[in-house]
Amino acid sequence: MNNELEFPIQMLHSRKLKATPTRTKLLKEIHAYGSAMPYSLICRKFKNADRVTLYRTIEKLVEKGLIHRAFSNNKETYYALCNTKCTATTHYHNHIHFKCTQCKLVTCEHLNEEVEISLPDFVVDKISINVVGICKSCK
Amino acid sequence: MNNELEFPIQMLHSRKLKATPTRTKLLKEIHAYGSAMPYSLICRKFKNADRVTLYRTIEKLVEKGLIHRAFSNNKETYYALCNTKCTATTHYHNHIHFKCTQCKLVTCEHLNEEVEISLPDFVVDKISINVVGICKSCK
DNA sequence: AACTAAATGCAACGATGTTGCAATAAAAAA
DNA sequence: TTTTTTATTGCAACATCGTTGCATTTAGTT
Ligand SMILES: [Mn+2]
Ligand SMILES: [Mn+2]
Ligand SMILES: [Zn+2]
Ligand SMILES: [Zn+2]
Repeated sequence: MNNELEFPIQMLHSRKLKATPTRTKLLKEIHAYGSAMPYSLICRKFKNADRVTLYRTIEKLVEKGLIHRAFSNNKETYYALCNTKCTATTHYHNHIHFKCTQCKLVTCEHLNEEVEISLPDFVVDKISINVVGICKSCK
Repeated sequence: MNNELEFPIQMLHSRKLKATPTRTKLLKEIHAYGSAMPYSLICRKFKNADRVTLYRTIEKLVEKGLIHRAFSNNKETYYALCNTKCTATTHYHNHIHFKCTQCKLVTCEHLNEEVEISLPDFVVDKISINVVGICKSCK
């Protein structure tokens, strides 16, 4: 495992991004949070930083495959760390996003089997699955 | 089938909603559009109406099970008519939302089989599936 | 035609998205 | 280490959307 203080810097450099304070802090905060982090909470953690900088930071890290939008209703967007399979050119997510109605947490849940969507005569490029229910811990 | 001019009024009355011009027009426009209608296009069709009225109209029709949010990325939300199974108390959607990268249309696609999501120890209440790809017509 | 409950229009505020540009800081080169 | 290069930041400014309160208007009812 990487040193707690070093891993964000390494992640950023691996995508040819400068390891600026806002970027490293964002990666650390999401990692520390444990599940997908709601945008409003991210904002609270970055009260001091400029709103535009945060906006561009998120955009850039999504673009480079370091974080992804884990869930997005009309109220709030959640962000989670990408797995190591994601690259600067392609996100690779074969997991679903689960929102628990009890603890309100959004988590990335990896399935054992691939989900099959049979849509004859359609070309399927990306599938995104959101599930709402009660999580393992809250049940 | 209902008379083209009458069906929105009947739909509204069936949910104990007043058949106001904005409401009937919204239902007609979405119906005429054929696929899920992007919010920006809805706005263009309602240039004259007040923004707040449109907001409350959409909210109310969603709440009463006459329309539903068919797709929602961070850029745009799409609205589609509900099927007849939806009631004033519960939406019942066992279909997926397909966004075509060619024609950009968002459609509600009904599947033959139910989609199975195996999440041991989780309670699954709602499943929402969004697929991006190329639609039947564009292929 | 009159009544009543509901819907609308307007004002107003907050959150978020988005761009341009000058100042600044990180990484690379010397 | 110092300099240079290039990417990032902060700020201003504008747009869109969500949301509420309240007075006015209107749809459906009597
Ligand atoms: Mn995820
Ligand atoms: Mn639909
Ligand atoms: Zn939970
Ligand atoms: Zn198409």
